[in-house]
Amino acid sequence: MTKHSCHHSLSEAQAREVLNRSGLSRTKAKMGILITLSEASSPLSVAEIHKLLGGDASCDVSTVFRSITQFKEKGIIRESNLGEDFFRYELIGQEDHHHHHHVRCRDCGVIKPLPECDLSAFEKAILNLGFEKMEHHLEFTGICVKCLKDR
Amino acid sequence: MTKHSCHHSLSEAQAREVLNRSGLSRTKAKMGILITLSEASSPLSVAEIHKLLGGDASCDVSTVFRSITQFKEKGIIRESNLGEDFFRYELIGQEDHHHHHHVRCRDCGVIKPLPECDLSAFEKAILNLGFEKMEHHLEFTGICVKCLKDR
DNA sequence: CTTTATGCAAACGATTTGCAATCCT
DNA sequence: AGGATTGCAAATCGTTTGCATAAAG
Repeated sequence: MTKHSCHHSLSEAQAREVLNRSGLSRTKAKMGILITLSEASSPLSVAEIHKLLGGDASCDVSTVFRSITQFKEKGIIRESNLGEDFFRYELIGQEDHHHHHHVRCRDCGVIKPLPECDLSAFEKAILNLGFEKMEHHLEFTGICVKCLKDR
Repeated sequence: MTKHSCHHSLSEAQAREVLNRSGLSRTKAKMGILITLSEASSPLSVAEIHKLLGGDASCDVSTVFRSITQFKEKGIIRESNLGEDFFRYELIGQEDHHHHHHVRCRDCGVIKPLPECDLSAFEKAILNLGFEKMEHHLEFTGICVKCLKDR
């Protein structure tokens, strides 16, 4: 029983439910973005989301940005920086409320999820510095097996 | 004996030496940037470096970018992303060849260095995924004591 | 009907690049 | 001299914003 990245594509009804629960308006764009994110196997950039939004749900990039902003505020998605000059976003499923991070291949760009993190040592050190409401971003890059062969 | 952030301002001679050792040309801009970085107590953005370069060493922003690119290639500086939409750079002193990371206040922007990291668990997990030549970026943000009071 | 969202285009900030002039070795 | 470096301006790229129109509740 593989426990890998168990992302569940959202149905229309589920997407609607997510929006209701967060008090967000149900628009084609938001529905489309949520579903697109739910179907992705790794975090997507705004540009990618925009490109993936087909037909009815297609909208302007600015709308994607605005929607993403709202999703972030509501805690529906998680933002991560994988050493690129833009951010990537992924849905936060109800079962994985825990932080997690990624490895990204610096050659081909594949992105793999990593297991939950334990950074208690750091967090303790930071509390000692007097900081609160901590957040962290931990991202790895490397060269994946496939790209290692091509060298 | 405090062992905190012991950054040593580089003298002209030392800066020149750094450039020689890396096979980089000794120009006013590069000298200035190196010295500016050596005098900073936390990582600087390109814009900040540019602003700090006074008088003789002042140059175009594009030159700062080009120099930074070379410094990165030579491993003279370390790049980090602290949740901002640009990168920050700091000199890698000969005594601190080890990785380290930062906490940044999301309100006022203060940046504090953190002690060296032990991420062996993650690194092991990543090796199991078949990745090599790993690099990682771990950055924290929080609200510092000072800003916590202002709320 | 009143609020919120959207498209479009313009504005922005960070970074890159082409090219002719200039500095370095 | 001859290649590397710079300034300057234009070009990109990601992201944001103003505004008039359209959709949501």
